[in-house]
Amino acid sequence: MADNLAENGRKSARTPKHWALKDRLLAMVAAAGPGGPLPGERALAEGFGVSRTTVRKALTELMAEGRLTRVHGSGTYVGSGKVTQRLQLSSYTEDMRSHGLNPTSSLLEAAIEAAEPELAALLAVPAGADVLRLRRLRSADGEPMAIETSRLPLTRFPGLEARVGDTSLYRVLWEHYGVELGHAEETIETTLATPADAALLGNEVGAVMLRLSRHSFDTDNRPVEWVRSVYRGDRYKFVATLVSPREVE
Amino acid sequence: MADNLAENGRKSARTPKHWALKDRLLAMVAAAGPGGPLPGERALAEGFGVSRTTVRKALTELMAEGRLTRVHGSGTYVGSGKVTQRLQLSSYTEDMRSHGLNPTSSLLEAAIEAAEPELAALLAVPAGADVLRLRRLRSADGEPMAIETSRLPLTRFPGLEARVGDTSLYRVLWEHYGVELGHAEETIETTLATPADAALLGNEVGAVMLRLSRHSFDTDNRPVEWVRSVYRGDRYKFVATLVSPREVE
DNA sequence: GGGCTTGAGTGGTTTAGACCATTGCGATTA
DNA sequence: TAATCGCAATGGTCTAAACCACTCAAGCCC
Repeated sequence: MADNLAENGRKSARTPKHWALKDRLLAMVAAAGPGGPLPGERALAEGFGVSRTTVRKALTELMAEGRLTRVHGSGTYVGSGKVTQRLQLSSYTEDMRSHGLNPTSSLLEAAIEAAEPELAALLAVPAGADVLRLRRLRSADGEPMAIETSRLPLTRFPGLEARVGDTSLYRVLWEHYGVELGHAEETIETTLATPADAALLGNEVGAVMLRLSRHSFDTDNRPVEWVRSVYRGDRYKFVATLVSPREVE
Repeated sequence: MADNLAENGRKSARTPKHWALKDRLLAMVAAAGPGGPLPGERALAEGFGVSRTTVRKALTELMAEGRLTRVHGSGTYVGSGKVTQRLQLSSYTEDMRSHGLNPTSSLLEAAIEAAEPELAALLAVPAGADVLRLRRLRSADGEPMAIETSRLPLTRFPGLEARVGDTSLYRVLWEHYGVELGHAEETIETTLATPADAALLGNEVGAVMLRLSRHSFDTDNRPVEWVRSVYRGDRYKFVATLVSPREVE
């Protein structure tokens, strides 16, 4: 009872049908060129002799990899690759311009809240102290890029809520409070798009996202802000420069 | 024809059923406690009055978020949260130990290949030059953590292929070639698990992964290695420390 | 012409069900 | 006793089909 079935067993990498489909779809992607259209899902299913469900699974994966864009009601198109975003303390606006992109930022929400214990610890204020919460939608060349929620201690920056306008937040901190950023701890992980994320970023619910959390300190090592942002995982990647600690172990 | 339907329209965030299900499942997760079992998918479907497909979609999302673990043939269990990994130039082994984890590393492959033009440029060698390719499976406390593929120019490190053993690669570079790492450019993005990834990391094909690409340079700014690693997105997150450039714009 | 309606076509969500692959335990057997 | 077998339960993959939500252009009406 073990004569044929040569390629079986061995705990080797089984390849589901939807994964194999991706190779064939990538050929169509290459043929269509950037921005080009792909056939409809029903046509693909029939053409490849699989169910539409399987086609959709393959398309969803290619989308998560940034190779495709799906537009509800319209069609599926070849994606435009990922944009590299540098992890640094400099201003968002400056950074984008250096990539030749036109950055915009719209303030979705500005509210004062009482600090939860955890947040209070991060900002070095007593629990329940006033904290300014800012929620922004950042875009590049008109396309939504990230949702950013920052929180700053109002006890340290009294009146800041009235000064949040078009100018850079960091500029305001420097000019009105004499605060300059020294360093930050930035955490990166994956998440999935919530319905709110999806609505703002033109995404699908459950799409793969990159979540960045930044804890910024001034030059005196006092916490300045706590920021959490979500970026579309299919459109952005991040690069950081690491420097050697003087000791080599 | 517009009298009721109060909450409709407005392009607001529609919430699919599978997303709403997650909240109810999270309650069960909290009740079960870390490592605790959840009911089977068929039981969940019947209990919540939805199809098994919808249950699976919700479970898959919770899994991508690191809140659940599914074991084929056995059941679904509460996950154990994400481990933080620091982005730095120091040795992998050292870094893991500082987290109280017991790191191991198994060499999957060591081969000499001719550099593709792109790789040759990254390593500053002529196209077609000999390059050492090392593929390792890194684990922490016995659990597979990442697959790491590094490439080093053999023209600069002649005989390196014979010295790849149990000792740290960086130690070999220092002791035999006098090379010390100065800085690196590290890129982070999302990917999906290939069948090969899934087999090695005990994952599912198509699971969300974090891909890191590291381009390391020595203290003379000459390229030393090009590394690409994939980590399970449901189990790891990364943290980097950013320092201020002296100029504030 | 300018605005509106309508409908065909597209992707998005959900269902019910079949079958496969793996696990793990209980019963059987040597 | 110890190993093996068999089977039931679990998660994994795939199908077929229905219906919803959105887009866009053709056609209609004013």
